[in-house]
Amino acid sequence: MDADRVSSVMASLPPQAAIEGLAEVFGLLADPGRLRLMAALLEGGEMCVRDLAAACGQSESAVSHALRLLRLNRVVKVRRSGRMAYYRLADSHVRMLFDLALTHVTHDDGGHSE
Amino acid sequence: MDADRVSSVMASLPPQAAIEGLAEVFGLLADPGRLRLMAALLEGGEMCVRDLAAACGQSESAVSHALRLLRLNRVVKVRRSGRMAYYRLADSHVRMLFDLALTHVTHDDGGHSE
DNA sequence: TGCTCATATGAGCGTGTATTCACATGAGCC
DNA sequence: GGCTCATGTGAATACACGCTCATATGAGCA
Repeated sequence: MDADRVSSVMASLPPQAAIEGLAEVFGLLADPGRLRLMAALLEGGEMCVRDLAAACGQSESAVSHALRLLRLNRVVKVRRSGRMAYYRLADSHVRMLFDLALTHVTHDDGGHSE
Repeated sequence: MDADRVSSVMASLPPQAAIEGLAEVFGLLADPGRLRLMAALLEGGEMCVRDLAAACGQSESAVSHALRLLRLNRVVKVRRSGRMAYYRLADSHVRMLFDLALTHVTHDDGGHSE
C-alpha cells in the first residue's frame, strides 16, 4: 500500500462537483434515443418535434421528454413559432463530445472481450 | 411536416449498432465512481485495487466491480504480479473523451436552467 | 366559442444498474 | 499444510431512468 502515492492522487482528484457534473453530462449521452435526436439535429440543423420523432422512430411523447432533458442541460435550444417548436443543437461541450465520439465510432468500432 | 427533410435525415442517421455502441461507451463515463477511478489512473499512472479504493473513497468491492466493467470494455488494462493487480488506463477512445471532458469541466462549468 | 393540432407534462410501471454483503480464488508466508 | 491478504465474483437490494398513457396548455381556424 503506497500511502504517498494515494494521498498525492487524492489531492489531484477533481472536486466532487466537477466529477458529478461530468457524470451528468455523459449520462445525457448514454441513451440511444437521445443520441439519435442529436444525430438528427446535427444533420438536419433545425427540426420540429414531430419531424424529429418521425426521423428517429420514437413516439412524440418520448421525444418531447428527451428534448426537455437536453433543453434543461442546454444541449439544445428551442425556437417557438406559433404552436410549433423548432429545436437545434446548442454549441455546448456536449455537442463537441458527441460529434467527436460519433466520428470515431463510424471509423473504428471497438468491442467486448476479457 | 417536412417529409423530404425527415427521410433525408433518416437516411443519414448512423446505424443502430453504432448508436448503441456510443450509448454504451458514454454509459461507462456516466458514473462518478468510475470517473474518479479514471481520474486517479490518469494522474497515478498505474495503481493496485486497494490504493485505488483508498484514493477514490470507495469500497474495494465496488472498485473491483467497476474495474471489471472498464476492463471488459477495454478502458483499462491489468498487469498482475503475484496476488496484486495493477491497473492502468488503456489508450482507448474512452480515455480521450474522458480527458477532453475533464479538461473542459475544470475550466468552465456549465449548469442547469430552463 | 368550439374544435383540432403541436407540444408539454405528470403519474405509473417495468427495467437496468450500482452498491453491499458474503464468499471464492489464489498468492505469499509461517 | 494452514493462515492471511489482495482481489474477484454472485446474489440481493435499492435506486434511477425511460417509456407509455392520459391529460394539459395554447395556437390556429371555422
